[in-house]
Amino acid sequence: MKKSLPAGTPGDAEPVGTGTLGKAIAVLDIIAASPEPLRFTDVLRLTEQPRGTLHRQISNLLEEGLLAVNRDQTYGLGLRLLQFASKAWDGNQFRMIAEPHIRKLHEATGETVHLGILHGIDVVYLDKIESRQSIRMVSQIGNTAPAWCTGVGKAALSALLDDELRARVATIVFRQYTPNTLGDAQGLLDEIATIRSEGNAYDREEHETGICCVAAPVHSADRKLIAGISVTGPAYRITTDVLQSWAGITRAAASAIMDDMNARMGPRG
Amino acid sequence: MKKSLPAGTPGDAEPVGTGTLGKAIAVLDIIAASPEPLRFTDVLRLTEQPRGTLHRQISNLLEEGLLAVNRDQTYGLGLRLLQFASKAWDGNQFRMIAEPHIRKLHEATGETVHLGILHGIDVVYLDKIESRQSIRMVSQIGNTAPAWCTGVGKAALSALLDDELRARVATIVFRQYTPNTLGDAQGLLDEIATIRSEGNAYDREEHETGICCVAAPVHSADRKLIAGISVTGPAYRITTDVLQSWAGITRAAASAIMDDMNARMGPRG
DNA sequence: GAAGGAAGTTCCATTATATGGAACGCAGTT
DNA sequence: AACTGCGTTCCATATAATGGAACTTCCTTC
Repeated sequence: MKKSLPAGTPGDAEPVGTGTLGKAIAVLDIIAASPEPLRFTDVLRLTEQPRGTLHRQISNLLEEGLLAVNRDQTYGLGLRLLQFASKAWDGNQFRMIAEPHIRKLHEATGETVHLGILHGIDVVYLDKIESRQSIRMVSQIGNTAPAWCTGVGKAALSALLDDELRARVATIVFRQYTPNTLGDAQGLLDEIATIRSEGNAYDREEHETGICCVAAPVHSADRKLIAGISVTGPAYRITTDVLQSWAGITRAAASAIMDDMNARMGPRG
Repeated sequence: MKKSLPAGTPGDAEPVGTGTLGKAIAVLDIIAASPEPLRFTDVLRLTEQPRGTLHRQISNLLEEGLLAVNRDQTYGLGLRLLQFASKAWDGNQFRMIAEPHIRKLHEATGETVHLGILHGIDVVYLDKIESRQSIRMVSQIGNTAPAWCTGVGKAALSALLDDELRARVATIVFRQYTPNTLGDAQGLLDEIATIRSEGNAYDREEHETGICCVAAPVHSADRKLIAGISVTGPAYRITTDVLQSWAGITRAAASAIMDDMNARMGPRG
């Protein structure tokens, strides 16, 4: 039993940012989360911190380029974040290992393929391959979606050990995105049982109407990294049968990724 | 020993990260800058901080998801950075205003169009439109390049007021990327004078052999935002004549962006 | 298989840093 | 002119970061 640094496994909700850094990031979060630009006072209301404190925090964030001033009084996320993200993506070993496999999967199906990592109860999209590349790439990669109503997310959840799974599912606040969205924890757990036995997860227009997909779980040997891949298409064109016909190659691609991980990242990985 | 400097006074170079946040970001920077994964001790050597201190800093960064552990002992940038970047891009007002214009420019020329912002003496690419979208998008957006040997960068520099320009140019460490790369400050200042009078900057294989472009400066009315746009193509196909034939529409697109900024961001912008 | 060393982790008194209440400056409003 | 809302600055105090040293593993060497 070696104690280690708190791994990036956020299953428990942090009270708010702990420590100076945490508080700073909390401010970033608030600004990131807002659909429209916030002025100083808006942020102040949302943080409930003393004015002086917030002002200095924002000052620091500005100095570091993590935050930027749009016009006088409104804040947006800074360029520095783009730079970091660019490098984060470039240097991501997992993504690099997975890429050839999801590319092959795309070539086999002709449809959009996603690679997503489980982060708490959300899925963060790490890569995406589609034919008609219509620019929106950046806004898609790094995007977050609820794990329990997406194919990649449900596949990933199914790779968790039971204790961990239950703990995380318990924190989900269910919400109806479409008529097909799963409504409660039991429904989700049942479906995950099915996914475990079949090896594939499906999204049947549960997150977005008209969009469905077939997915398969990917995880490292030690299950510190939990992810999933999926083949997505429009429901009018991709019938359930077609989706099921891709289940095998999707699982195969997932397996191939895991094999590569074990080979290239060391047996412990 | 360490004296805290009056914060909020732009112009003085930071010794290294100031304040807790700055130090944390400095660690992120070190990890981001490294071409290959670093272990704890590697970072320790690069920061020259006490082990205990660094350990806690990394600890905090991990907790916030800004850093991730690849395998035992090696660190990489965390997923959270991708999430933030995704939102930074989505919410960037400037990018949104510029997008339709650079898209039109792309349609008119059929070549790759870039939008970049000047950040110190670097250009950060904020958008890119190309026909044959070959996936690498994320790694391009957020990318940084030296301003003095790229079209967008030189165009942007030309929009600086003289004092500011000279100050920034003085900090450049010139380096030969290709046989055509400008070699010193005077050469750069001379070229910028030309750019100012003509309204266009050119990159004649100065950063990468075989790649050339024509660019034009973009800036807000108060010059707090300095940027540039460019049309780029392979030298074997895009001759100097062709490039020059695009100078006009490139300038026009830049103007249109500036007009839009003034209209949509308020006259003060 | 014991000794030595290197890498990572924890502890805690000291010190530097962040905090936040209050006061100030500056708009636009009444 | 007085008022109100917003952003900024100041500074004594509280808090969190610091860093030296001790402590674990784990790996290498003899």
